[in-house]
Amino acid sequence: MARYRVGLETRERILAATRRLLSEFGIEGVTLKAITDQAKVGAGSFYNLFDSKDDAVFEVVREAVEAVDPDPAGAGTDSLEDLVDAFVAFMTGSSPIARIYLQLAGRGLTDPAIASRVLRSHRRRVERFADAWQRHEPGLDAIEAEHRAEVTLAALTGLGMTALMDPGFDMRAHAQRVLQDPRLQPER
Amino acid sequence: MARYRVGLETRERILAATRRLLSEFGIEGVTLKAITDQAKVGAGSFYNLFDSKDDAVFEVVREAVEAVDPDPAGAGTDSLEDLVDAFVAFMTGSSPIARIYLQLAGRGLTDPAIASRVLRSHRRRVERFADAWQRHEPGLDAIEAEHRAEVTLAALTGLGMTALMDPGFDMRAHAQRVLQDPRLQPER
DNA sequence: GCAAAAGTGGAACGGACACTCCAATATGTA
DNA sequence: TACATATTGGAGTGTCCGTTCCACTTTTGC
Repeated sequence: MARYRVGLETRERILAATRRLLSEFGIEGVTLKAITDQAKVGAGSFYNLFDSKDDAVFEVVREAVEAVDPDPAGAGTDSLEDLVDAFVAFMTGSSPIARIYLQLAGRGLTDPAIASRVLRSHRRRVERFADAWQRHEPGLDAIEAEHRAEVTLAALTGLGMTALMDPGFDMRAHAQRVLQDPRLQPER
Repeated sequence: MARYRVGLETRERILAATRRLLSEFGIEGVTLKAITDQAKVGAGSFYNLFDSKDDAVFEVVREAVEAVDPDPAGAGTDSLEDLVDAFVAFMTGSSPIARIYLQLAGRGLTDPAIASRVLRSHRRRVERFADAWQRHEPGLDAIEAEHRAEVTLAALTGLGMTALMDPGFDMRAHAQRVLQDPRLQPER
């Protein structure tokens, strides 16, 4: 969409403004007016570069998720611990955009368009975790690894929600249990 | 608030309408107009009986959560399996209000008023699970039981989210893993 | 340097929606 | 019955917001 240099710059300004607003005020604080004011841009410019307000929001969240990936290249070198750490960092780290991610997931519960976006990224993540499980425990069959991954990730997501609502909640400590928990561990 | 018989009846009609709308259209489908139309009531009547739209929504969700409680009297007789089953039933059962519960939790991530409501009910639930853990494994110390409860519940919440977004997801099967303790089982 | 295309600001539009207000009526009580 | 108070409908209010439209300017490739 953006073809000229100025257009690309404007696009970045808009994304930065959106990111900042999401961080500071949450998803409800992000209105088109807020974005365009913050980015010092007219509404026309916005719609010249984005299809909709949500379009910009999704892009910001996508970038934030990517930023904490321990293995962005997909080299298959990330351990379970790495992945859990990355997830915890994402949820409890300085970027409040984790909230937005979970809220979007919440909207996905009734909005099929959002659900498919969220599910797609969920699937990718489950696969990453399943692979890590297999590296962690060679010989684990694929189905079993995927099931473990699903539960691991579910637990992390649930813990993340609690952590985001309760400032006193120690997500890291609980998350470590997820890997230590005998129920999720190999026998013996 | 309602003092006369007619008032109480109207209140019930409003709650029934809200429940129905939540079930059918999700939280976005519930507008004041929709509620009052469905309940065949004027806006004035609504605000005579409820403080706000959210007030009615919360009440409906609260009742739905209560309805699947395996031990409403709090007699302390519910087993871990009962609790997990109840949670799975709540999430995958016929009442689509589970979605609403999770969505409200999502809103709690940025709205402190909602967060405190959600956290309060979360705490109660964690306690129920912790107690059940202790009954399940006598001699378990209280802190350990609570930590297990926190993780168990987090995993169930996460699985619930996936289940609600992905119709093909078998939540029950995954949820059973959450309780499985390989150390107590001969073989998987 | 010139045109075609991209970029720009911001007024205006259309619609949604929670909530208020109030005059009229129904209800319960003494 | 008489009266205080609860209940009622629904028009009206105020506000917010995403998006469109368009005349004008800037950029870029040639």
